[in-house]
Amino acid sequence: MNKSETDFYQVFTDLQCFILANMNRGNIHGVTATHYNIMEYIYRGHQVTGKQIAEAFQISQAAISKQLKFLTENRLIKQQQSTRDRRFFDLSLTDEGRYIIDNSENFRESIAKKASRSLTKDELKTLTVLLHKLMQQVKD
Amino acid sequence: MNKSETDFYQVFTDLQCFILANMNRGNIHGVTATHYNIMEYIYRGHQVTGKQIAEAFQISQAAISKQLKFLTENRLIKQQQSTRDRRFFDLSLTDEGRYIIDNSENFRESIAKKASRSLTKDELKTLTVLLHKLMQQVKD
DNA sequence: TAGTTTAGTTAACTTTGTTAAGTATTATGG
DNA sequence: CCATAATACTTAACAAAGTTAACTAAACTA
Repeated sequence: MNKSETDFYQVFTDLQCFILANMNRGNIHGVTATHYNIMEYIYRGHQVTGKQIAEAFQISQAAISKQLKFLTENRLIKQQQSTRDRRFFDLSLTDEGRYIIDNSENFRESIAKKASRSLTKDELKTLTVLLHKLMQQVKD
Repeated sequence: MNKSETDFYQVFTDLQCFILANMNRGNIHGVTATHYNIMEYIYRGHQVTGKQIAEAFQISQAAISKQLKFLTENRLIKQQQSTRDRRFFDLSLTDEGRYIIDNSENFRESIAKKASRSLTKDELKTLTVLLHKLMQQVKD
C-alpha cells in the first residue's frame, strides 16, 4: 500500500472499530440494533420478504427466520402469506413497530447529525459522493 | 434530518451493512477477522496489554482474555508477565503470528486498494481527511 | 404429473460477546 | 507498616446471533 492508501486504511480501521463497537449496544425501546435494522428495512421497503432481507444483510435465511419469529412474537412486525405466491410472506410493521422506528434515533442517524455538525455543507456532500463512489466499486 | 444528512445516512447504512457482512467471514490462514484485528493491534503497538486491547475494541476484558488464550494456545502470540508490574502481561506475536499479519490481505486493505482504484488521488485524500474529521467528532 | 426449484422453518451447533465472582499483584491512607 | 482498596487478568455460566443440514410446502417445468 502507498501513503494515501495507508492513510485511508488507518481512518477506515477507526471507522470499523467504531461501527462494531456501536452495533448491538444498548437497546432502544427493548429492541436491539439487529432488530432495528430489519424493522427499518421492512418499513422503507415495499412487499418485503425474508429472502430479500437475508440478501440485503448478507446473512442466512435461517438467521432471518429466527429474527422474524422474535419480531412477530413481540408484535413488532406482521407476517402475511402472500396471495401472489404462497411461499412468500409479506412483511410489515405493526403500529408499535412503526412507532419505534419513527421515535428512536439509531446510531447512524446520530452519526449523520454529528457529520453535519462537524463538516461544512459542501464537505458533507463531498463525503457522501465519495463514499457512494467507493461503495459502488466495493460491491463488485 | 435534512436532505444532506439523509443522503449521508443512506450511504453510511450501505457501508455499515458491508462492514458487518465482511467481518468474521472466511478465515485467512485459519484466523478469523477478530483474531486478525487483535494480532494486528499487538503487532503495531508497543508493550501492549489485554486491558489496552479491550479499550481499543471497546469490549470486555473477559472477552479479550478468552481470545488471547486461544491465540496463545495456537502459538500465534506470546504472553509474558511484565517485570515492571506483574499484574500485566506484555503481548507479542510469534514468528507464525507475524508471518500471518505480513502475508494476508485483510478486508480493510482490499477496500483501501479498491478505494485508490475507484477514486483519483485527490479524491482519496479528500475522503480520508473528511472521514478523519468525522471520526474525531464522533468519538466524543 | 413427476421431479426440481424456491421460500421459509427447525434443530443442533459455533462464535463471540456479556456479567459476576475469583486470584494475584500493587498502591495507599491511618 | 499493614489492612484495605484498586488493578489486571481469568474463569464459569450464560445470551445473542450467526452457521449448516434436513425438513415442509408451494410453484415451476420438461
